[in-house]
Amino acid sequence: MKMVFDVIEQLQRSQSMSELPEILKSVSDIVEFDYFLFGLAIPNTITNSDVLMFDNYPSEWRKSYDSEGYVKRDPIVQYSISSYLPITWSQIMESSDYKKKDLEIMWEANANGLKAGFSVPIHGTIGEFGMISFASSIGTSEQQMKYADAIPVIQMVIPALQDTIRRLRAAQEKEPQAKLTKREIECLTWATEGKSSWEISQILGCSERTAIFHLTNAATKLGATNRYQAISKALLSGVINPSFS
Amino acid sequence: MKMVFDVIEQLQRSQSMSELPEILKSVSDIVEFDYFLFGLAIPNTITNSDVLMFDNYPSEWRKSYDSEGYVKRDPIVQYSISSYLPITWSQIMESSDYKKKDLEIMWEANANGLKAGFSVPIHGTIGEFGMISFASSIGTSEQQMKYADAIPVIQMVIPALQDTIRRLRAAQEKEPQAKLTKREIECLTWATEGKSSWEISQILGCSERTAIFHLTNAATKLGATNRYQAISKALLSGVINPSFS
DNA sequence: AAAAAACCTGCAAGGTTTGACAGGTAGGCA
DNA sequence: TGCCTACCTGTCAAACCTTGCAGGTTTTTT
Repeated sequence: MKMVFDVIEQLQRSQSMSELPEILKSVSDIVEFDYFLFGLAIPNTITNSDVLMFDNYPSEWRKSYDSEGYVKRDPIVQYSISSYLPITWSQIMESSDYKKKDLEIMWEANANGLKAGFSVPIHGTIGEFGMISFASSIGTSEQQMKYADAIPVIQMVIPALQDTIRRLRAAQEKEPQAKLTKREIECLTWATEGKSSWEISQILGCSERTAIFHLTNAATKLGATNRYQAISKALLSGVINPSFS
Repeated sequence: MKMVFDVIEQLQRSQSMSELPEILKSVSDIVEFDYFLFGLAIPNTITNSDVLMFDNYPSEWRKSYDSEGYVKRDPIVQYSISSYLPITWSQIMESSDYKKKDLEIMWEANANGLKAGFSVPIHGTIGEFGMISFASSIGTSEQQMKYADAIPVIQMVIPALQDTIRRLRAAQEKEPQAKLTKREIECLTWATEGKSSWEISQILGCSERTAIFHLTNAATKLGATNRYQAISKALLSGVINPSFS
């Protein structure tokens, strides 16, 4: 456990994303797996996510994975989208939740030297999601056993990773994030609930023109072309957020 | 660590949410803190979240907390919304990120018997968020030290908790979740990007009427009153999701 | 093979949003 | 006092969405 805290400290001191592969390598050393892959999708809009990916997988496998567009079918990705618990690759391969054709990706990975492996889903603020995987070039049951010891380590590292990425991204951001006024947020919130401009005006006690005014300003600030995009951008950027209410 | 796996197994075997308080109590026993509070907000829409809360806090404190609406100002909640790392309450109280008036909530908690405490943010799929806190009735430095040992345990338990809640909620659901067709999802995705019906028709290679048709069906299935609400419901329910793309 | 989904299209009336023009009030701050 | 920001309101035409109507084809499931 001691080593884990060292890794976390390293993460917190890091100044650039370029340090992450090395740090992740040391994590894989701690848990005694040869290979790691960390992938995180941070949505800007629904069709456009910033994707961070750090790995030391065999490069031929990564190449064919990317060129075949496996990420859209990869059972591990499908699992991670809606799950929270770590999972071993053998569990996934034995599952009937995935299409046979998609499971072939797992076999192909195996053939490319990624034998015993496991993955941990990652969920962050507002749709941010990804996973971290570790694999070994040997598939002995001895190696499989290392899974149980690895999980606590990984679960500790993940939040530190997420925090580091959040910090580094915030630092390199040019436009510090559109800041909406209280009124704009109110209007946007009700628009999100499907209220028309007139209905919003009644809720807020102002004229319909004023509601439209605020909504237009909000859309402009968010760089949206219309109210629909303003809503999705506001939701995905966390400008408006659901909470205890 | 052994005990943690017992707790996780208990969670996975649980049949009802009513078992959670007891399980959480045993977690607080493991980490040697007297009090626990687990809170999770699962958004249905932006203004309406299902809130799960399990705790064994002093009931007078919970009562005044609720009646004063502290949840909207609580620094711990504010911290958890946008953070990933566990934090001790003393760290929060020393921080200048929060309004003085809001920090008074922390002092009030202290006065109500919640001395040494810490919280861990929780983030789930699409806007789901919450935190888990542990506190002790004694505030000695000895108690404070237990924080470091507690974190690995809690970080292990959180995913199991989230998975359990997902499972139990899915089981008790009447309407199994609107299932949209491929075309409906495509139309909705582009609508989310601010495309008009006509633009969507060009992208999909169909008539404008058809795009409108799919979007209307999607809105109906999602129980939305118009396209705006359809978009936010689709986003918050995960019917359309950003991913590696 | 029949039934059920999913997919596709057209028209028209009526309500909503967008964008461009033009203007006013209240509060904080240098 | 002048400047800035947030807040507020109006009109009008064009573009867009919603909701009726009515009908057809293709694909999947039973």
